[in-house]
Amino acid sequence: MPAHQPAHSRRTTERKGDVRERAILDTCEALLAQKGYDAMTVGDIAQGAGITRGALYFYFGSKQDVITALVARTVEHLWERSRATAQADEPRQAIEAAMRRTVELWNEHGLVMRTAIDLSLTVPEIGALWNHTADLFIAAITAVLERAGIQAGTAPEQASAMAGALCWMIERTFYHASQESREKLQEASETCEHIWLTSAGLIT
Amino acid sequence: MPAHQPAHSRRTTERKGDVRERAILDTCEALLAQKGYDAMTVGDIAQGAGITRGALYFYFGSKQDVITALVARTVEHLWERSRATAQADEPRQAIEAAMRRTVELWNEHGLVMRTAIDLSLTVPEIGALWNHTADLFIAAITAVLERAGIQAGTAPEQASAMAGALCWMIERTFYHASQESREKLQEASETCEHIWLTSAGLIT
DNA sequence: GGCAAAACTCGACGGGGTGTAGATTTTCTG
DNA sequence: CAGAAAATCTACACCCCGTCGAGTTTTGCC
Repeated sequence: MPAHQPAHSRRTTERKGDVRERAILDTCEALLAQKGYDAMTVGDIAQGAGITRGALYFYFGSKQDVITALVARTVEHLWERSRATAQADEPRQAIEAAMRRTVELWNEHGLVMRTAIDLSLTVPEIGALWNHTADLFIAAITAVLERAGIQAGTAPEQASAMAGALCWMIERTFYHASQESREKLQEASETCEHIWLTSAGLIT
Repeated sequence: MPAHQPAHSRRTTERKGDVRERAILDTCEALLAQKGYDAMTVGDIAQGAGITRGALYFYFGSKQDVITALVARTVEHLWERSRATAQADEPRQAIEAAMRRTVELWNEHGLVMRTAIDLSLTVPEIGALWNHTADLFIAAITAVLERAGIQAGTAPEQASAMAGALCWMIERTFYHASQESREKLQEASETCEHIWLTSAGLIT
């Protein structure tokens, strides 16, 4: 990872390898959509990126490394987006904004997010990445619940545990919906929002 | 090697192969706990069952066939249990009973259920099996919600869609909790029950 | 420009796992 | 007991992964 240099360096610091690396990741994402992770072979990726298998192993140590890098790239995008979003004070607004943003994320990155979830078990690196992402969401949900008057704490009926359950609900519901269509995703969002609001005590 | 054969002329229907088949499935389940699906090889299963790889292919066409059969065996057990459970009329009781039963199921079959979920994408057969199971649960939850006064229908805030989201919440929350400990599972159950009750309008 | 080092590419190899084929032994059944 | 069916084994061909050493280009520096 390059240290931050003067933004507009004349120098073409865009190494050839950087282009290749991106090509590999892009190809990997495309193949993921076409045939899925298991069916996808290292030879396929290399071919799609216009290099040989041997060359690919110069950039990545294994097939898992490739998919992990792809997930990392996507997940960093999520974090960036989350950080950039202003947090509303009013719970109702915060919830609505969060759900809208989540729909966007799944619309844009659904494929890689689903893959990350699927591989969380078998590839520890990806598991860690995704867990961290989930923790960010759970923390955000917890904050909203507490601001809405739910008692803080980690007991089964307090904010923290409830936020966990709500987070998994959203993850899984979106996971399924994003396989279907954008319309389903929108409907799923509304359902989840409704349950979240109800759980926060904001709907009588 | 449990080689004692019933010399008494019970029915001849207990072919030697039936015993082997069970041994294979049992071994598969044991290895699943030890090393996980990916790391587990067909040779391992055969060895554990006391036969060679070649012999195993007499019973199952592939590694996927083995795991599918294991999931089918477990899932049928779930259906049986569900059918055998009397359904309470009173929503609060129905919810409590359902959650208690679910905890039992995950305590007993958590490993295979988690595997089924993980492989739902890559093994269509398993996906179908698990989807059907989920549909049973969703139907049950829908019924309870409607009896509790939630409007029937498939729109985002009506009983059917809410039941879906709640089912996925329970699935995912239990999935994670069952990896940890029985205590976590119990806590997860209480959290889910609370959200379910709230969503049903049974908690002010 | 020139030259060494780093970056990059390739083809070939070994190892491990899968699924199949054919021969062989065990177990029923009449 | 004989023949069919069930069950088992060994051997093989294939695919894919990851590594290696040997070449080729690009980059950094004088």
